Amino acid sequence: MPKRGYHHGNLKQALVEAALGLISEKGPQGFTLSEAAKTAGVTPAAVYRHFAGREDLLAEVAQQGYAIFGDLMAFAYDDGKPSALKAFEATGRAYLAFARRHPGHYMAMFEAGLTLDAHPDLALTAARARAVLDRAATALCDQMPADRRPPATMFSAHIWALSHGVVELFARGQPGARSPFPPEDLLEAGIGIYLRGLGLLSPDG
Amino acid sequence: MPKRGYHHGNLKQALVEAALGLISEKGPQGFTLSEAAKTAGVTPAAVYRHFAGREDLLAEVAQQGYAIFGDLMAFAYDDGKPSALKAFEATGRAYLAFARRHPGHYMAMFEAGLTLDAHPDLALTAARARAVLDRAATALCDQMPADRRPPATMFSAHIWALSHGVVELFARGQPGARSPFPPEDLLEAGIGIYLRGLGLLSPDG
DNA sequence: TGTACATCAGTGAACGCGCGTTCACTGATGTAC
DNA sequence: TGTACATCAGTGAACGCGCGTTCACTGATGTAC
Repeated sequence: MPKRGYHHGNLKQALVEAALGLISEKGPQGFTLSEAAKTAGVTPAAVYRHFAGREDLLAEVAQQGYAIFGDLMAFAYDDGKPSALKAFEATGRAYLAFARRHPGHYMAMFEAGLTLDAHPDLALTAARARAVLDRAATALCDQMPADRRPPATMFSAHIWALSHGVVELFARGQPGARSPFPPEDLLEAGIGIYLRGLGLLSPDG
Repeated sequence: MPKRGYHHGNLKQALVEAALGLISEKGPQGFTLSEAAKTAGVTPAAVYRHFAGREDLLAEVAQQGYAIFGDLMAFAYDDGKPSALKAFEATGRAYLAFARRHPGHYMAMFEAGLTLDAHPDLALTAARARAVLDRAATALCDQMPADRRPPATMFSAHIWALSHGVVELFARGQPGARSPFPPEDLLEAGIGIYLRGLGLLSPDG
């Protein structure tokens, strides 16, 4: 336990974590600066020692999310080992795992409506995370005959969109809109069919 | 122009349309009952003559959205003409067209966090719209050899997730996160690759 | 056609609330000597 | 080691605001006779 008292010790990170909890409970729009402060055991005004305001705190949450996300994807990709294909499939699974384990981060990143233009640091971290996906897609593209190879960025955009769609529509606790399949299976099957369509998996695979 | 005066004439629909505009401008969370009332030229209290409250108005917007959505999809599907495959692809395009042309409806339906359980009428209309997609998927599945046929609901879930992902990630005016491809092309190419993976398109198609 | 009346859609004022943000302040902490 | 002092993280009160919702009301509309 960090030292306590008049000075908090690590209020900045405590606020980020309070925000994470609130966002995952009530969504990025339901999160309020005042409640995050209260959760961290501090006056709302104290927040302004560490952040420019509500949106700045939200952007910090998103940025930390992109950092974790990028690391997770890079770890899953593992420099293309044991094969470009296996490594690619691993990143797909990592995407969903991230959304599941870090719902607050995920919502701040994709559902808070933050404009990347207004937060250069955030934009940088986000770009770095996306680069991992692009690298994985490029490595796979290189294995395809040049004449029927889609652009790698389109490739990764498809996988990203499919993953994001599965998360938003089927991996949330939305009562009344339950998925007939576990999201993990749904995504894995979808990626499998897609890769088969690109000739990267045998028709029987 | 409908008659004006002390009695509005068609306030209920006017409020829905005001809400639509506000939602597409500021998102489903930025929409307020008071502003919708003001936009419709009416006191906030007047809203309660037609809706139980803020959420009820939002649910009405979503329900009208699902109704339009269902009709649009059914029209695009056109009872499977000229072929199950062509009709299926048409519904994919219709999905994106709906999101583009009816952003307020789309956001109310998918981004407002309404629980279908709490709004039975909404749940019914939503189910009817989804049934169109399921029907299109089932018709396509019937053309596949039984031993490698995925469940039709998984099939439609994949297409729905891909479409939704493309809309959310690439078809919004999110500055700084622009798509390298037109969303329509991205979705059409993605669906093409997916159908090829199912053996429903020739490898050269 | 004219009058009396019931209906009910919208008014306008008021409410309590929580929000983000500001400000002068206080007092714990860490450093210089 | 002890003292004086600068720093600055957090306090607490206050602000103006717009929100959703309520209430008694008013007066335009439509119907019965």
